[in-house]
Amino acid sequence: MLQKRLDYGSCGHHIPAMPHFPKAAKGKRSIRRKFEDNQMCAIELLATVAGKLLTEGENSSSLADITRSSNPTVVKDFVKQEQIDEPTPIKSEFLDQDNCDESTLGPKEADLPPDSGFKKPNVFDKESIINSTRGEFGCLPVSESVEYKEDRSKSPLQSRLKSPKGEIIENCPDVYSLVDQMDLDVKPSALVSSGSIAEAPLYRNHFPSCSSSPKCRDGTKPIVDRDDDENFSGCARPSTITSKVYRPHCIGDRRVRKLLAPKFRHKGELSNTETKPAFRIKKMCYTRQRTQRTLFKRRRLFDHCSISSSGEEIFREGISNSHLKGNPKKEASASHATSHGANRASSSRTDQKPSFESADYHVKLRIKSFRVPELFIEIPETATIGSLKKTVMEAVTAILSGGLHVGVLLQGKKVRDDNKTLRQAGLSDDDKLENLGFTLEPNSAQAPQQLTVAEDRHLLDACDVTQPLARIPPPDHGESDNTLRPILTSITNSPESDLDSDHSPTNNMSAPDKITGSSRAIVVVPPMNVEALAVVPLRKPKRSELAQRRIRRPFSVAEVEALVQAVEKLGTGRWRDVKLRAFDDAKHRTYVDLKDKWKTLVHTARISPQQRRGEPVPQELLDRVLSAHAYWTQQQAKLQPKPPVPMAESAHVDFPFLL
DNA sequence: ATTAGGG
DNA sequence: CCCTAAT
Repeated sequence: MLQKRLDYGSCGHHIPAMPHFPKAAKGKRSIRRKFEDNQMCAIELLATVAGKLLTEGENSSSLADITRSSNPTVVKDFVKQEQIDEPTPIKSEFLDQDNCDESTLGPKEADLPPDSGFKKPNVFDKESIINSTRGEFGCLPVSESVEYKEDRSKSPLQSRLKSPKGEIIENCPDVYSLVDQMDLDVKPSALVSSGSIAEAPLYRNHFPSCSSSPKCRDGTKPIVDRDDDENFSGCARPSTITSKVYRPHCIGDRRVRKLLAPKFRHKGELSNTETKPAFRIKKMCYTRQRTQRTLFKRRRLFDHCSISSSGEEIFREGISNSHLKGNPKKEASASHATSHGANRASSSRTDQKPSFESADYHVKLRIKSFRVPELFIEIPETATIGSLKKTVMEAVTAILSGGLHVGVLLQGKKVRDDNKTLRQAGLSDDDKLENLGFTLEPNSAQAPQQLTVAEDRHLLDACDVTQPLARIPPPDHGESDNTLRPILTSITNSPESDLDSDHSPTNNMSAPDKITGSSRAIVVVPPMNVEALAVVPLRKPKRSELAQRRIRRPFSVAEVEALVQAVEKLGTGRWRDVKLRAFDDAKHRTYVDLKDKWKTLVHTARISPQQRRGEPVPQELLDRVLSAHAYWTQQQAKLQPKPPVPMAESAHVDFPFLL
């Protein structure tokens, strides 16, 4: 706790002007002795590095390189050794313990030259821990402050930190090991071809800015500057040296985060996870399998992301989620369509009733969107949005390029039997269709990069599906006659089972063109602009892209009658109930529709007959509409205001229909 | 998922 | 009918 406070404080500017590095950890040394051999190696390397650093001065890149090249193995070994020598129970709490650093780090530090910025490793470990615990990304300085205090020696705080016994110390090794793991984990990220992220996971992370920003790359930019960036203006930098030290902290943080990150990851929610090529890196972005309802929402998420640089919390939240998720742009207009499980791309549904026995009854499906399989993306906080986009794009491309499967989900469950007919699968049932979903699944085995960019683009577009017509032929499935393909095509042609024969014009246009020779081509979309390529487009999609407008289905007099009757009984605030009561069997009438219809009925009743259009509604019904409307409006009014209208008055109201 | 309203 | 904000 103290440390945390310190950290915060430091962020706030408490950092002491004069940092002392060295001696902090003396106490621990005794423990460490055992390892000296190993340590020495490590230390030597460290010393070397330190020396280099000093020599090289500010150039951060050099540091990075050095670290990368020489230390890794040594460090790891060291860690291992430590573990072996001091096997101890791992405390889950280690994260909270600041002490760890000292114990582990202490010895090293002692050996090292005071100012070499070496302490860092230790420090950063600690820090990382702390930060991770806290979930603070931004505040590097914090950790520093802590250190200073310790170093400064002798602050009360210090004593506390050190006071801890073996436990803490023991924990340290664990931390290291974790770090190593992290590193290992990170490597997979290599899958992502992007130069910045994949390559040197571990060390890279240390200098995120380098990877992400060109400036750093050339080394022009002094470390200090970077620190500033990372630290924010608020954090005070004691000295140049100090600034150097910061770096490590950063690193530490990152690592820790990496370690922690997995906890928050969703496991196995989707098929994706199984096959998943997971990409993890720094700040985490992970995709959640949730279907975004609208673009706007997606956009919102995206914003979060950008903002989120600071915390675990965020990533946990899935800030990043939005990135990947963003794909499915097209949302169904139907309110119910989107709600299904995470995985499925989107549900498709049919408005018409299957009830018809017409010889060729076809199941009509509409795929509103496909979502890209879950991805894990890690990227430095300092990365630009542009690089984020690029990274995500690469990740997506990597997956897509491996080839895709289309999965069919029914009621959230995968339907594996490709030979089943729709009827057998229960897909001829309207209700079931509501729960039908498709997924795009990566072929994990495949080598990435098969597809050209253009192809990928198509895939992405498919996700976005701007065109109403988009149809997705199932690639892998050897479908039998009845299967999806026919169905999909049939969508356009099939006769309306329901009342309306009219298809929206858009529907008719759909199709065929899109399905080109390659089974893989999902959707043909007009050439995309650069923006479109971004996984998460910021632009507002045009309406056409969102969804098809439902076909117009004027209410018949009978329907109006039923509606009026129901409203008379239930009132105007219970459209769900009205729907259930009077339109339960009318799939195309949602409670929102009923509510809207009531609204228009009231309006219609109030205007002159000459102004009315469409099939005339009997005046009798319109009268009932007015009276019911008046009645229920009043009822509502009574309930609303606390002391609004005296009961006496309300009592006078008539209840024509109720009586 | 519903409800309530504006478009 | 659509789209949203609030529940």
